Amino acid sequence: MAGAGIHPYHHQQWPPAAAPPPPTAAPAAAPPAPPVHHPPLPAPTYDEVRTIFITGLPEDVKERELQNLLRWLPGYEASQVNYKGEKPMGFALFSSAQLAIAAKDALQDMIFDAETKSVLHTEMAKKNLFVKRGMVADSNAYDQSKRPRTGGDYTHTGYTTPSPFHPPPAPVWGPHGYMAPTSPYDPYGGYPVAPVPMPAPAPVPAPSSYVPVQNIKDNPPCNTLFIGNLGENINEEELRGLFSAQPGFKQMKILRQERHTVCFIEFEDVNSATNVHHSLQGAVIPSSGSVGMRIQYSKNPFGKRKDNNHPIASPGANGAPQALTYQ
DNA sequence: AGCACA
Repeated sequence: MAGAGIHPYHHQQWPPAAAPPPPTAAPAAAPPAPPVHHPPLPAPTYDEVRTIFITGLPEDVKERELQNLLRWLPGYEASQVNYKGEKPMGFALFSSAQLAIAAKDALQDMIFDAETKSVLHTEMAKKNLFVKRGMVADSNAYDQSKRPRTGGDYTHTGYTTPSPFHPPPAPVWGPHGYMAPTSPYDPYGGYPVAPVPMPAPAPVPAPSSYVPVQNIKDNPPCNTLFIGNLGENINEEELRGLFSAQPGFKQMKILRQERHTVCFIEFEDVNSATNVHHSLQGAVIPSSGSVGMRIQYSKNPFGKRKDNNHPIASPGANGAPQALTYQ
C-alpha cells in the first residue's frame, strides 16, 4: 500500500491518455474577436521564449543523445548543440514557455554522464531556437515532429508510445551524486497534464524519492549491505518490500535500536549488493519521513564469522589438518 | 553515526 508516492515508471506510457486541456487557445493566427474567457493555460504568445539553454554537456555529446533525452519531455519540438567554443551548448525548443520552463526544471542538475561527471545546467534561452526547415523533420526519427506543433496537446487519440523504449529506469548514483528524484527527470512533475490515472499502482516497490547522501565512509564491498539513516518511524514491511524485490536479494535483518533502526541485507553476490548500493542510495520511502537511507557495505558480511580467534583445527589451504604437522 | 546473525 501507500502507493501514493510510488512511481511505476516501468509502466509508463509517455503521453498520458488523459485529455486534460480543452483546446481553447487555438494557436491559429486568428484575430482576437470572440470574448472567450481565458483558460488557466497561458495563452501562448508567439514571441515568448520557449527555448532552454543547456550547459554542462560532455564535450563528446551527440545531438542525437540530447534529442533522445529531450523527446520525452512534453512539448519538445527541436534541439540543437553548438560545439563552437570550449563547451557544447544545447538549445531545446518547446511548444510553449510553460513547457520549456517545466523541461528546464526537469533537466536542472541532472547527471548526464556519471563517468565524466557531467551535470546539466539549464536556463531559459535569450531567444528562441531557430529551426531550419527540414533539419528536424528529415534527419530525425522522432514522431513528435510530425504532430501538430502545438506541443503539450496529447489529447489527440491514436498516439501510443512508439517503441518499448522508456526513459532510463534506474537512477544511477555517483559517489556523492545527486540526481533528480526517481527517474532522472520526473516527467509528470509540475506538468500541466492531468493527474495520470495510474491504472494499476504497480506493486513494484519503489522509493518515493531520493535525497543526496554524502560523506559516506564505506567498507570493502561484500554481499551484505548495511542500511542506516532510516528515520525513527521506519516501517519494516515497507523496507522489506523494497529490498526483497531487488535482484539477488537473499535475506534481511532489521535491527531496532534506541533511536536508530538499521538493517542488513544479504545478496547472492557482491554484484547484486553493489547494484543496490548504487541504485537505492539516498532512497526515501514513505515511512522514513524525508530522510534518505544511507547504504554501506556491512562490516560483517553474512556468512563470514566476525572474530574466530580460536583456531578450531585450523585447516590448511587445502583442508589438510595442519595441526598434525607442528612439532 | 547507528554493524547482527551464523
